Amino acid sequence: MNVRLRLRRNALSDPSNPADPTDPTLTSPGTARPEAVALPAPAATVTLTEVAAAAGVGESTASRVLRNHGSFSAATRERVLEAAARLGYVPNRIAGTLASAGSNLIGILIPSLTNIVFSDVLRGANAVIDAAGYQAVVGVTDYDPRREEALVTSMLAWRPAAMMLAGLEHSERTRLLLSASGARVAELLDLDGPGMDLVVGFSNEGTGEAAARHLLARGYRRIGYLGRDFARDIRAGKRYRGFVSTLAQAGLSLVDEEFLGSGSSVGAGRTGTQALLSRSPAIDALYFANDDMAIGGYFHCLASNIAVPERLALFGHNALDVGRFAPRPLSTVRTPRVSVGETGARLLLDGAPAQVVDLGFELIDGATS
Amino acid sequence: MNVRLRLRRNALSDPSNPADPTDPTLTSPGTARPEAVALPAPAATVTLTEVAAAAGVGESTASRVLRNHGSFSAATRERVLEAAARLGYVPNRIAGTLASAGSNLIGILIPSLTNIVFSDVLRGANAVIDAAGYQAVVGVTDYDPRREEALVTSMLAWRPAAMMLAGLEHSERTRLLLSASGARVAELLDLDGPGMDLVVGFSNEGTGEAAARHLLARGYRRIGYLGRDFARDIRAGKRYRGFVSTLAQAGLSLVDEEFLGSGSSVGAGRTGTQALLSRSPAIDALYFANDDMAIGGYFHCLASNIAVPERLALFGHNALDVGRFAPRPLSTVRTPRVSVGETGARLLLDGAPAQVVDLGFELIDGATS
DNA sequence: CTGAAAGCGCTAACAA
DNA sequence: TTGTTAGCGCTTTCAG
Repeated sequence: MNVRLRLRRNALSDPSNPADPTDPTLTSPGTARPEAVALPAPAATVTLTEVAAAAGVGESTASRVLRNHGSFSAATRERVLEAAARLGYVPNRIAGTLASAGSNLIGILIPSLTNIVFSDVLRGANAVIDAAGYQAVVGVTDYDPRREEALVTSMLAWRPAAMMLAGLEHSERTRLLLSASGARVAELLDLDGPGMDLVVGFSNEGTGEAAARHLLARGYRRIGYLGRDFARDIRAGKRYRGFVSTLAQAGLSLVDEEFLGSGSSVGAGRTGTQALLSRSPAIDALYFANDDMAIGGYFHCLASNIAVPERLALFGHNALDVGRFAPRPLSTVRTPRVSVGETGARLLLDGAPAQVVDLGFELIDGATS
Repeated sequence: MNVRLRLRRNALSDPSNPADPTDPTLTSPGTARPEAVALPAPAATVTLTEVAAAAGVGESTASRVLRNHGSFSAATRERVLEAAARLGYVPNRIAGTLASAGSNLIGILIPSLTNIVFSDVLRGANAVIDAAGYQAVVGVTDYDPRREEALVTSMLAWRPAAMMLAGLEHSERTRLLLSASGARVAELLDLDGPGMDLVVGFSNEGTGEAAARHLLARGYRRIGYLGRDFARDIRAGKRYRGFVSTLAQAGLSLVDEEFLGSGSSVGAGRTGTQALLSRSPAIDALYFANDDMAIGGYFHCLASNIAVPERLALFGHNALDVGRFAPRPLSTVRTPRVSVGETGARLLLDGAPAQVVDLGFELIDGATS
């Protein structure tokens, strides 16, 4: 069954999808606009001047009432509020911001929306930002420093109150733009390196070390790694480094490793595990770049009747729900993703001094190791 | 192991986290700002006037060059561009927008960031929006119409070029604000009801009907349902309606059903399946509100040695990767989430006439039914 | 091809 | 407590 692109040309002429006939937007189809930066001029909007006139007061008085700032009599207040409501006044923050300096916009740049890590961070940050009356402007960099730079440029054009970025690695120009803008900056999710201003996260190297220590303590000695290209995910590379260096301290090195390209993480985990196992059957434990891949590996084991962890131990990263509720809870590391977003946003809004905040992590001793 | 809240007070005094000593933002700690709407005034920024002066041309000429609009000599162009680069000029879009009317902001309101459905839509929309030189301002409504209304209000204050909302259900005032604003509106992910302007999605009732037809065709007759509160997820309710009405047409009704509260979807799926099965052991197939829950149910079956689909068939919704790569691929419905975001954004930017676009869905005949 | 001048809608002194 | 007056930084006529 495949019901694709059944496109009804106009809602108005389609009785099966009754549209509200009183809605003016439906009656004005608009024309094609190939050039992007020229959308319809908004319908004539009510301005503060009109509200003031309708209320019979001066502009500044109306402004004061509407912002509840400064002084005015109860009577004026009443009249202004009534007029604003009656006219359907929606303040123009663009004008407001220009006049007063300082927007309520906060720029957030994340590498990806596919990866739950970043949507969690975004969720945490947005909750705080929103509660404080600010608004999040989000950009997705696709793990590309040049896209990050471009997004920083265009966001800075909106004079955001602050900026939040993922990680500590940025182009020189990005750093320059940011520091020249005077906006506060929070760098999230990584502690392993120098930051610009606020740094909130946990040590990725640390999580790798912890994972290695855990597997070593459990007696595993023939360990493999399954991950992705580190150029794309720098923090996974830091975890790998921590993991490998801890193995080295125990006089060990990875038995085998596999780096897969793009595509589904779960799928990559499944096929990668199969590949590793057939290439290096002696492997007794696998460290994955993240839980998605680890779950894929777990699925391979289930499908191929490989005993976990007796024959093969699995260790992930992130503590996703799907691993937590698997028949055998996945051994992994819980990272404080939502708190990272929340804390970063809060410190920014509180005007906290430049500092590094380590939110730590927690090793989850599941049933797959 | 639990490494929590190790908070280093100041990056500058912490040798273990070497900060860039040349970065000025690090040397000015800033002071506490309890009142949110008063972040630091941005550092003195270069204005167009200064660029023009430095280049020895008039403001309007500089403006024309910088926007590459209107006419100017190659020589002037050179001088202006050089001056802008030298001074590190970052155009102020707030002023630009105020002067010219029409921002490049597009407001996107989604119910949740936890649910991959909405991050997929956001991802699709953002890709198009971004490529066209616009910027996404996102808000999360938490499935609450009043929060949606509040967010619409504050977004409209930024005079967005367009707005994108999830679903067709909105408060009367939300509708009013939107249509009064003159901004184009796209409602996403649902077709089952009247829309305001652009409507892009698929029929949720249709997916429910398809799921029911599929299970009936497979011979299942004792069917149960596992989901969440419909007040929260209206579209899940529509799927349920489609499902149940199709069963009714076959003279059947649900054997049992369970509605779980909040918390992990996978976890809810697992415990809910267990509950349903012990309460109504005769159930031979389970329809889930989404794949996360279905995977939870599948995990329960794996853990309890319940043969899938021989003893119990499972049917989900959304076609997530995790179901696709499970030992037995999950039977589900693939929804065009990313396309919904992309298409909505593109139609908005193209100034397409008000219409309903049905992107359809695809039933995935997996191995769990 | 270029510059002067008039706002965009609002806020912020400053008087009254 | 209220109104008047300058701008915020930019775009946009409209002359030159």
